[in-house]
Amino acid sequence: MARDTLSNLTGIQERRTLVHDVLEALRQAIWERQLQPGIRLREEELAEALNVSRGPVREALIQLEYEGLVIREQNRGASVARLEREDLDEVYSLRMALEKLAVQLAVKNHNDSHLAQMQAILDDMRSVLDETVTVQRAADLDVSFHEVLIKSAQHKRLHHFWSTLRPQIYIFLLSRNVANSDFREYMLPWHQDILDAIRDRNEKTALELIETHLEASYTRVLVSYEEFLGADRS
Amino acid sequence: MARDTLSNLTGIQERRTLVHDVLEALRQAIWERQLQPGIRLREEELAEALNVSRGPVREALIQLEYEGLVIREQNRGASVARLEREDLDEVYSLRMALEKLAVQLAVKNHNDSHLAQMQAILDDMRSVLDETVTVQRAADLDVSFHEVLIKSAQHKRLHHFWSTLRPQIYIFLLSRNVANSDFREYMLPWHQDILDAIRDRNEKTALELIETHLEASYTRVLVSYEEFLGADRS
DNA sequence: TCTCTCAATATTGTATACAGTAAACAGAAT
DNA sequence: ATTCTGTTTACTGTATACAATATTGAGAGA
Repeated sequence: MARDTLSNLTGIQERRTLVHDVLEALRQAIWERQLQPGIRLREEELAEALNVSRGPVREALIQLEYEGLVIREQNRGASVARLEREDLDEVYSLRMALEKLAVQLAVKNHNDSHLAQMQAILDDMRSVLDETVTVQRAADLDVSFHEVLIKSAQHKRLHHFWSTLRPQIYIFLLSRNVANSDFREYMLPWHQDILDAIRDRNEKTALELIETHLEASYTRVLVSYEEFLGADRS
Repeated sequence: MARDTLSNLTGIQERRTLVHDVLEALRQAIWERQLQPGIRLREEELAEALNVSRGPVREALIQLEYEGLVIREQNRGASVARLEREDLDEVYSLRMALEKLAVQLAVKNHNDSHLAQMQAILDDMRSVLDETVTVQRAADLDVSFHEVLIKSAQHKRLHHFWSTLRPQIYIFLLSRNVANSDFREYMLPWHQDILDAIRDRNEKTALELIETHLEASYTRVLVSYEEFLGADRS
């Protein structure tokens, strides 16, 4: 497939490979449940559908396996992962361990740019919470705040690990009911408090806050995701 | 390359792909410093040397990038990672976060098989410490104990993350001076104490022990690895 | 009717061939 | 000498073709 050379005129945008494109397409399709859990992902079929060869598709599937969105079996191919309740538990317990470390480091290592980025996201949350919010938008904002938080720890491997978890976190967040009033009520202040504690370099408070926040988040998501799984089976 | 069908007669061994073989060969070569940090890893060159095609080599390089042993750059190929002091810090801080979680879960989720496996490794340590121990042997025993510890947490994603870190941990452990008397003195009791605390389901003690153990391990490795890096530059 | 064997088929694993990119170099212009 | 520019070259990115494997289903035998 020829790369679109004209697109480079429009901006500074990084030159990307087909693997990136395939990855985005597949993640999106899985998030939107066009590709449902359990469905087989035949390399050739995907390659045809996306107008690329099997190579890039294969590499994308390998990456998606790392991200937990796809299961691959020897000589048997790939399929969309079924994320059960235990998977939610695993993702959240790992997330907790990683973000606790992140917060500890962020308190020491953050710079002004990080603080500004986090504040900008909080402002977006504020401006958006008055109107109707889609789950996607809410999940985007939520995830991006935590992404910057992780980055501000300045720990390459930590960031890499967390990024691997991110697509699954996103899936779980998409099951939330954003119309729920206490979601709208807590979303902003929780994150604001965490940011403040980091800005103030108050490690103890920041740690307590991230712990409370993630535990609460887990509890909420658990309810909505189990509902979601139940509805799915009917 | 034709698969060696005879090898399947010898045992129950899992049918493996070429990617596995390439991975093992490359990891080994990096551990043994036949492939030194910074050296370029050309896909075709490796393919020829290992008698396979570029495909499996390419997939192995992707995996090795995940494991932190290799750096890959767009259109510029792969090279053996240079692990500096900061990388040691990152690996150990992440390791600490993961193993603390592992210990907490292991206390609750371990079964008799895990305990037996860990005890067996400790027995190996005991029998070996009297004689002369190679660094490799010491690192193998050390890593395998922690591997079983992680497994006994019964947390798939945690195990997967830790496994990703393992090859790097191994590299750092290979720099230790095993002739050092306090290494020989502490190696066994540390691990024995941790195992005992897990067997007794004493979470608090187990947590304190793993923390102390990993911190001490970090301090030792830091000294030997910096020495090692220094000698390397001269 | 059930189970077993064996071929047919579908799909991944692997190899090879081609296209595109970026570093390296040579020669021209200043 | 030095910087610029075009060309070469060496490699990765991508496509296609072939080999090996696992599943499926049909037919034979019990």
